[in-house]
Amino acid sequence: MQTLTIGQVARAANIGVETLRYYEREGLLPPPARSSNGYRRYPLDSVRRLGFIRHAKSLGFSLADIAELLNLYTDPEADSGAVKQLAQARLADIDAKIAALQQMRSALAAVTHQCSGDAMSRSECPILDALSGTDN
Amino acid sequence: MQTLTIGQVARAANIGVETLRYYEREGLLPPPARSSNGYRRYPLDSVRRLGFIRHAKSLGFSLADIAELLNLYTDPEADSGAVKQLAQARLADIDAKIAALQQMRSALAAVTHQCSGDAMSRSECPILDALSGTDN
DNA sequence: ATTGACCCTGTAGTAGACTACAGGGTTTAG
DNA sequence: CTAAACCCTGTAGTCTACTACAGGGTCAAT
Repeated sequence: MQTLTIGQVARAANIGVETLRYYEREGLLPPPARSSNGYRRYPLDSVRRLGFIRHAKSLGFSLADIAELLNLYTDPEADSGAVKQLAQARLADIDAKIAALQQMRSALAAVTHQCSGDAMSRSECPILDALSGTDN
Repeated sequence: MQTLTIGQVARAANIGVETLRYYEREGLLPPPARSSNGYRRYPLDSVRRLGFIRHAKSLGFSLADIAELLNLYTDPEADSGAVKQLAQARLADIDAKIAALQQMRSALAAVTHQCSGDAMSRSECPILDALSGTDN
């Protein structure tokens, strides 16, 4: 089975070598096999896993959240019921984020059109209105 | 004009007093007027502004991003053209975030349905597929 | 055989976003 | 009039997520 060194994975996933070792310590990457000289030998799909991590991070998930999400799908020990519950909680989080972003989006779009070049009335600020709603 | 003390604002916005002073140092809140004893006197709409900050933070925006967003609407010095450009860049960011969240959402939903209680094939993992796509 | 580009472990430093004192003044209820 | 509950400034500590050494071994090419 073909494997990659840490440097090859780092380049492929556009992530630093030190960050990879950090992710391993933090449980986001399973400890890879080692070759006789002690070098880490990563399976090819590590790059895909790192792609997921990078995307999820950019969406505001913490590394702890991401570890949990990844474990939903890779941990064969996980109880299906609990997995399903967790997945559904995450779904709700994601829906809330999408809704908030859409509110923000339409507020920004509105202002982009309103501020056509002349000073608009700052007192009626759509972005504050759009997102200062009741608690989340 | 009615004003609020820092403690009243903190309670209303569900944010710590120390955090409010921190936000002021970081430029997210304009320095409020002071009463004769040196206490900060916040205008009523500070609570709304803080609501916006809290929401934007939960969507993965950094404090620097949020300060910039707020200045789009409250800085009368801002050049309209630059404002519009910045707003449009932010719009694009937001659209990208929404799209990524929607991919993640459908992947999670798919798995929630697939994992109906029996062990599924881990090798065909929809969530990794959904989000390990090409770079952002 | 040695140089340069890798790899290893372990520890320390950084940036962002708080959070917690220390040390001191003010207001208000009893 | 004094104790609790506020407010002030300033500095230091915490947590997350890296990022950067130090000190040393490995490998491929010249």
